[in-house]
Amino acid sequence: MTIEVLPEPAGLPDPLPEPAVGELRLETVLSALSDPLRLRIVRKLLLESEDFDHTCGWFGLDRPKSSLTHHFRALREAGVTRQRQYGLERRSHVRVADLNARFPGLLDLVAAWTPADGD
Amino acid sequence: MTIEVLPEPAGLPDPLPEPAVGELRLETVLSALSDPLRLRIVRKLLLESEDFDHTCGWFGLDRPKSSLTHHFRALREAGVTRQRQYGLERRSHVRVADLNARFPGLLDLVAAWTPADGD
DNA sequence: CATGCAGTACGATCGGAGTCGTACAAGAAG
DNA sequence: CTTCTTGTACGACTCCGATCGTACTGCATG
Repeated sequence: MTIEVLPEPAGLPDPLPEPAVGELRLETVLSALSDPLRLRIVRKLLLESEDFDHTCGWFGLDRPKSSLTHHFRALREAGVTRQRQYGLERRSHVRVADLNARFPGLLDLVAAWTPADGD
Repeated sequence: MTIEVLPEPAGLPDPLPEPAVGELRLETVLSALSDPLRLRIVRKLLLESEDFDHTCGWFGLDRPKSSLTHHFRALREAGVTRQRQYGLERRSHVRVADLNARFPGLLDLVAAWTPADGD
């Protein structure tokens, strides 16, 4: 155990590359959210995350790892989630404040969403 | 001129096939709205339609007719717009009440949207 | 160092969506 | 009837995204 440099006030690692708040585009965000699996990811984060970041494994998604990488990157690059590297884990949370500022009401729709059978 | 059967109280033609309110799916609607051209169509209808139905031509979109057919059908089949046949014209309007009932706040986001340069 | 684990990178495949040209259908108007 | 107009139908092309297997990187732990 070594003493670590603290890159942020709370000692968090830097976020992975993501669009700034002003760069968020509605069409890009809607496209990211138009996939049922990603909708499920975001909804679970909104309803059950309890303000923690979570790894891919936490979601219990029955997909190969390479598929999950694809979807989590899609969400991050659209600006829906933020990802940080904690050791060998990459944890995600929804950018609630940013999204509510730019697209008020959108996350409420996601939280209220119910998956179709099979999703 | 023959005496016509009136299919609706106001004497409007029947709507073209579309999903019922209860069949509207968030992921389908978001997918339909994730295209900049369709976002432009819906936004223009919301801001400038003055409660009238409008033909493809009214939008002044610089695309071939077959492309417009494609996008207007995508909007209708997702449940975003309703289309009726008036003679040889096919006019569209946004299903405001249905969408507000199922996805409150969504149309506000579309109305507030601003196209990127080039859209 | 050796092993195990989280996740990425790369590349292949596949299907679906956007784009459009052309031909066609149907109502409107002369 | 002939012509014009609005829009569809069909098909081709292209591109992107979803899916996944395999190989790899990087950290952690014994």
